[in-house]
This record gives sequence, structure tokens and C-alpha cells, in this order.
Amino acid sequence: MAKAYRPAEVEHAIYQRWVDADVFNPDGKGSRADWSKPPFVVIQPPPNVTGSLHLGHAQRSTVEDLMTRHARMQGRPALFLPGLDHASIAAQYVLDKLLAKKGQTRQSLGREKYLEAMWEFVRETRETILGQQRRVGASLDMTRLRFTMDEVSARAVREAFLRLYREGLAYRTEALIHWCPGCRTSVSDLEVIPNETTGSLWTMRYHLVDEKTGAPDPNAWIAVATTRPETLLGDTAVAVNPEDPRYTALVGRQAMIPFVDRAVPIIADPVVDRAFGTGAVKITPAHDNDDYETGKRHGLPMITVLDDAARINENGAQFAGLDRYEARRQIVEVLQARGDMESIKPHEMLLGRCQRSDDVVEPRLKTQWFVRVAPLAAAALEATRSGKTQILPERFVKVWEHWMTEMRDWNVSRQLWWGHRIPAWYCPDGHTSVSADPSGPNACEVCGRPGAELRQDEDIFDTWFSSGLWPFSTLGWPEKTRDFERFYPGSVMETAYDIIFFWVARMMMLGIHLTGEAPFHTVYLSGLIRDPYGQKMSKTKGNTVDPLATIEEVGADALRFALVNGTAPGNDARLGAEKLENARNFTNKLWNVARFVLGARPASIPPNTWQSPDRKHAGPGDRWIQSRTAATVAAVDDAMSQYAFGDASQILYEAIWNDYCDWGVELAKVRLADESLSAATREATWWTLVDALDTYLRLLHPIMPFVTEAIWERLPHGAQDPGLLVVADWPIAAADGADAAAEVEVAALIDLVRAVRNARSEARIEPGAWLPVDVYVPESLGPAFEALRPAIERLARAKPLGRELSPESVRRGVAGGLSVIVGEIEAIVRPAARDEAQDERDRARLERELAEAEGLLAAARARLANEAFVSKAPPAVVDGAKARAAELAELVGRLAERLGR
RNA sequence: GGGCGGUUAGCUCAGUGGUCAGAGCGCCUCGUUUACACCGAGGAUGUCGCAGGUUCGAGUCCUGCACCGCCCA
Repeated sequence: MAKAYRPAEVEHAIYQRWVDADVFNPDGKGSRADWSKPPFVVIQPPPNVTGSLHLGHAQRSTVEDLMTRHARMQGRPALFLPGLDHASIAAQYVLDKLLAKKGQTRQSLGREKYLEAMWEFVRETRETILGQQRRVGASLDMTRLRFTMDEVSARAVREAFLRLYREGLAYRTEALIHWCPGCRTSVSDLEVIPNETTGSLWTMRYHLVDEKTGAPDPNAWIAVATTRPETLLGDTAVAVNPEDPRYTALVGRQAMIPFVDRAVPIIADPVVDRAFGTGAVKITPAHDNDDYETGKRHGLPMITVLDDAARINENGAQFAGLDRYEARRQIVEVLQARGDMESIKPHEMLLGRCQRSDDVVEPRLKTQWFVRVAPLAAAALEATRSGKTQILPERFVKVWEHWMTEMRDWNVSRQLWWGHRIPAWYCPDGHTSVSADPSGPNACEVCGRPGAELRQDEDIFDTWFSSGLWPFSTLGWPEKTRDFERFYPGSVMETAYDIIFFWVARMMMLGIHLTGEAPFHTVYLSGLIRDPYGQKMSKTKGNTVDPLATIEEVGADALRFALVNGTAPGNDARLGAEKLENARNFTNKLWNVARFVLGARPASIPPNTWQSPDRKHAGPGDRWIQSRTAATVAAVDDAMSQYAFGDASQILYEAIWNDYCDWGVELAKVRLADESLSAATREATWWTLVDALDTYLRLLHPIMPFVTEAIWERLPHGAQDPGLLVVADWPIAAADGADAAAEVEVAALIDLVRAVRNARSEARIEPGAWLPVDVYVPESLGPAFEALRPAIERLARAKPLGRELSPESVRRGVAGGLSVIVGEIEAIVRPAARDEAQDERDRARLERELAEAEGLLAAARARLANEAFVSKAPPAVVDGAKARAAELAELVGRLAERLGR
């Protein structure tokens, strides 16, 4: 084995071995799935087909993968299903830019050619992110790879829409939607990013209409405040609050809209905020969300004044054809010239911009397809309330519920080309037919006109529509395929909390409605990965960490460990060089301890044989390792079952580094080298090391698959083990695994070694020097002390290590030595030469220890002196406190005696 | 404006009402004893944001406040 672990040299080959063994497919030839156990299924949220792996992907893949690997090792049929998302708007955005370089546009190519170009483009890009997922070690079943634009998915989309349409849950209507003039499509609420902006608040005068002449009164007006003056062209009312005395007299009168010369009513509506601007607002129902509602309530006309490119349309009088901002400029100019602009003030406001193009999004009226959300959301809500689906961490339940009760009907039409075309056909008489047949209906459902005369809807579905079907379309729904029967509903949906509603809401709603079952029992929300300063990583900030470069540098395991360790579900985590370095060091530590263990095989054991440790010949150190390992199995198991992956990684880190490497192996080392011991004894010690290492590798495999596999293949194995760790059995915590006696004994002796080292260090004694030490250990620790004597000698640099029969006999030799008191053990360390300064330091150390013990004793006694504590606290706690106080009193007595008090 | 989270060692973060509060990194001292210098030994470092309350007992539960962050309107 190499002296240092070199991940770059082994990872690729190991991944290939897994693939060749066909272990990621639960039906694969290498699968050891026990079909009597419940399957574990993670359908991966599909990344954008044109994208590449960023740290968020790496983090999610790691968590999804570690859950899958854990379940797979437990023998459950484990399916981690990969996929790619066509990401309509994002993909078009990327392709359009590429085309622009060639001087082409979507329109110049035409729909058919454009889609051909897109298919060609994604055929190239799709391999990128798939390959990158493999680098992270994701145990994806590539035989079940799905793309949201493949035929299986397309069929599911058509079928789902047809069902929703027939049930009245999908409908077509003209309604206000978000329109991105840059992308020339409607976008969802979530794709509109509100930005804090300093805009202007324009206060304009609308002249009142003279009731007799019908002409605007030059001397009477109502002043309205707006942030978008150009929309006045579409105004159909002015509204005031009914409680506002300033305007009571004006309600019912009419105001004249400039330029378009339209007389509109002044209406009263309680939604008007009296404190905003002048307390009177213009109402533009076709271009503002609030005004749209107001308009509907009051039966106002809705006049559209913007076209698809956000230019003023034919309803805009002399401004027709102008861009919205040019129109605004001119309108303001004219009103100012006329003296109808009362004021212009800077105004802090939220401005919605398109997530993709950054254009200011315009609310607009459009005829679109919508999905009725209320009944679907109610069912989704029921699933989380009844516990059929749990959301982790729990604090997000409130957010979820708020969302599911407030969600508006879902606009699913997009005026894009790349995506699933809406399977709705219209006949010349305006009738609608919906069909799941890709070639369309044979005839109009209403009037029977032949299919040839029908025209298909030009729009495609919102990408989230196909995403919502993903948990089951990937398994073949609507066909009752074998996979669907076996793997639906899935187990865990893992995603970052910032897109909980994009994915989860739609999957839950459509899943429950279309299949009758919630698509997963657990929603696990991950936190976001931030840079070392807590900033969100972004390409524009330039603070991104490239997962692939990181893997090149420290290995996939270190990246995975760093992404998991120290994290809690739903909590953001920072990732920087330090964390990665620490993780890499851990990988190397593991590699090296394995290197030692494998190299320390006693000559009496032939290579490539296996046996379990012989308990009869196990010493206290061996039993301690066994006991610690059993405790670790239980703790990791517990953490995994609670989705506490950060805890699991921390438990393993500490167990491997602190227990196994620092003490277990150090104790065993001495024993293995001790020629005076029987071969059976040394063999038992070695097998104990191997067995514990084997267990740790299994426990660590889901988090760090590569290095654990690389080491495991070098370990001796019994016939019950498969050839690869990836499908080896997850350790089971043995009921009799704990060895309380060994834990107590070895812990006491470890404390002794520590205390001796500490005393030496404080006395500034050269660490390498061997010094005589005399020790008293109580009878109960005698056998363990003798068994571990050579190890204690070596670890404490104590030679000769004398054993005294009573504490008194130790104390008699105090003069000229360093006093060590730890628990019931007392010891004297004898430096070769002593001077006064050393004596002083030793005394100071004992004084400090005494003061500390006295403080603790005082606290313990005060606690016991409290009548309420003794009578009300549980007896076990009181007994513990009493024992503690007695122990401390004893310690204080002995320290005082040493100090000659 | 509403909701959620955070505030614990110099930094980043763990911490199921019950022994003086832990880890990693960093810092200081020392050390290459053949697994590992991507290492080992030892050390220093905390009014657990503030103020009340509940409790025999609060970093942990409740209330209020302050500051930081996120989400929604």
C-alpha cells in the first residue's frame, strides 16, 4: 500500500468495478437485494441537461447516495434513479446565446429546425453532468436513466393533462400572468425575483369630468400616485378608500385619463391604502396584480396596452409602438409640460425581475392553461398532516402549510418551443379537444369536425409540469409496469430547502391525485452550501468551489465527508479549504491505519485466511476495542435512522481517530510485538483490529465509498462476505457487544497514561526519556494493569514500572517524584534529576488539581444539601450526585495529603 | 407587515432538562519512538446575545428585547 492515500489513482477504477459488478441496479447480477425487505427508492431530482455539476449538486448527490448505499448494505432493494431535466427556459436561454453567435435566432430557424438544434445540443451536453455524478461516487442505476423529454415522460405528461382536463382540473382562460418580455413567455411566480429598487413615485393629476359637459374640468382633478406612469394608458378607474373623508365627495364621479381621453369612474374600495401617495390610486386591471382583483370586483374593463415585447400597443394612442420605458419618459414629459405632474419622488420598491433574463416582468392578460390547485393542494396537505409524508426538518412544515393553503392556480402554458407541447387542439369554431394521442384527436370533441381542421396549441408546458410527474413517470406510469408496482411510492425526496415548492409541492399534488398515493414518505430538506464567509456561492461573485477540481485535489471521499460533516438537516453550511483539508487528512489517517494493521499480521496467520477474533484469548485492550466498536455501530445506526448524517460522520470520525487509532491500535501494537505472548493471544489481538476496521469501513462506506472500498478489498474476508464492500452487510449492533468491565478498566489505565504524560510535560521533562514510575492500582484493576503493563510502559515512557500494593506505599516514596493521582490510581514519576524549579511546578500542578477538585466538591455538596433536590430529583440522579461527591472527597483528601496538608 | 432560523472558544460549528460546556481549524510548548508531519504528546482560551419566568436543577423549556440571516406579502 502507498504511504499516502492517492484518491485520483484509485477512484475511477473502483467506480468501474461497481459498474462491472452491476450492483447499482437492484435487479443487477451483483445485487444482493433481499426482496422480502422494503425497497428503498430515491428518484433523483433531475439536473438541467445543459448544466454542469456545482457544489449544490454534489452535496445533494452525496446525501441521496449515502442513504441509498446504507439501505443497499442493509439488503434492501435500493434504487437511486438518475435523470435529466430539459429545463425549457434555461436550455433555450443557453441555446439562443449560442445561436446568436452564429447570427441566428430562434425565429430565423423556425420551430422545427430549432428543436433539431436543441436535440443535437443536449445530446452533447447530457454526458457532462452524468459523468460528473459518477465522479462524486453516486451509485445511480444508469440502466433506468430518464430524460424529461423522452417518450416515457412525454406519454405521462399527455395522460396526466388529459385526466386533469376531463376532471375539470385543467382549464383554459384569459387571466393575468407574469410576462417576461425578454424571454417572450409567461413565467411562474417563483421565477420572478423581487429586487429592492429605488424607483420613482409619480403623482399625476387626472382631471375630473364635468358632469354637465362631459369634458375634463381644467380646475378640478384627483391626484393619483403611481410607480409606472405608462400604464395609465390602460387605466379603467381611480380608486379611493371608502373611509377616506378627503375623497368621499368624489366617489361616483368620473376622471379623464390623459392621452386616451377615457372617462373612468372614481370608485371606493377598502384595499386602497390611505397612507400611500395621495390616497387615490389608478386602476389598471390588465397590468397589475392588485388592480386585476379590484377590476374583477368592480366589473371594470381590462385594457391591454403592452405587446409581447413590452411595447405600447394600438390602445396606447400616440405612444403606440414605443418601448414601455420610452413611453414612460414621453408621458412624464408631456404631463410635466401640461402642469399635470404634481410631484416626482424617489421611492423604495420591490421590482420583479425574470430569474433568467433579468428583464422587468410585466403582469399581463393572456389566454393560458391553468391547473386548479385548491383540491390538489388540500390532498397534499392531508398527506403531511396525517403523517403519510413527513417533512424534515420539522420546522419547514409551517412554511409548507402556508404555501399549500395560499397557492394560486397554476399557469402551465409557456410560450416556448423546447418542452412538451400542450396536447390541446382547437377547431375553427373555437372548441377545445384534448388528447393523449400524440397525433391528436380524430375529430373535434364538440362539433365533430375532422382532426385535420384542428390546430394544436402553440404553447408548451411549464417544466415543472413534467417534474411533478417525475416520481412515477420515471417508473413507467401510466403503464402498470413492474418497476412502478415495486418502487412506487418512493422513499425519500431530497432537495435544497430553497426550492421546496418547485419540486415537492408539484410532485405531491400530482402524485397523490394521479396515483392515489403520496410519492414519498419523507421529504428531506438540505441546507445550502455557502462559502467560508457565509455568502451564497454564485458564478457572478466568483466564490464558487468547483466540485470536480476539488475531487482532483482531495478526492471524492474527502469532498463528501466535508459536505456532510458538521451539518444538520435544513441548516446552511460553509465549505472552505480548511474543512476539505481536514476531511482529506481523515481519509489519509484511515488509509494509514489500515496500512499498519495489514502490515502487522502475525507470522502465524497465513495470508488470505479469515477468522473472527477468539474471545478466549482477547486481552482487555482487545475487549475494549470490541466494546467501543459495538457502541459505535449502535450510535451510527441511530444517527442514520434519524437522517442525522452529520452526526453519523462525526461519531465515526471520533471513533476511528480517537478510540481506534490513538488507543486501540497503540495498545495492540505493543501486544503484537510481545514475543512473550502466545501465538493465539497475538492472533486474537490482530483479528480484533481487523474485525473492528472491517466494521468501521462498513459504517463509513455510505459517506466515503471509495477509500473504504479500496481498503476493504485488501482485508481478509470470510466466505459470507461478497467481493465488494458496496454490497457487504451493514453491521448489526450486537446485543452483547458492550463490555462494561473492559471499558472501565481500560479507560482508567488510559487516564493513568494521560496523567503521567501531563505531569511529565508540565515538569518540562524530555518526552523521550524513560523514567521509573511506581503505581498503585486498586485490586479490581490489577489483572488489566498487568495485561496492559507493556503498553502502559511504552505509552507513558515508564520504565521500570513498579507496582505498589497500597496508596500509602506510593506516598512513602513521594520525595523527589512527580505525584499523579487519577481516580483511584496513584503514581509517582521519578525524574533522573530534580531541581527546585521542577518541584515548584509539580507542586503548582497539584495545587491546581486540588483547587479544582475542591470547587467541584463544594458544588456537589451544595447540591446535595438542597432538600428540594434530594426529595424531588429522580433517585438515580441523587445517587449519582452522592457517589460523585464521595469520589471528589476522596480525591481531595489524597491530593491534600500529597501536598502535606 | 407576517413567518422561520441563528446568536456557544480567535474562526467554523456540534450540543435528547441532570456530573465544572464539546469538536475541527487556528494559537503556544515539545517531539520524526518503523501506520500516518495529510502525524504524535501536552497546553491556553467560554458572563452559552440581553432581561425576566417555569423547574429541585436551564446552553437546553416559556415570555419579552436586541442584533444577524432567510422566506413570504
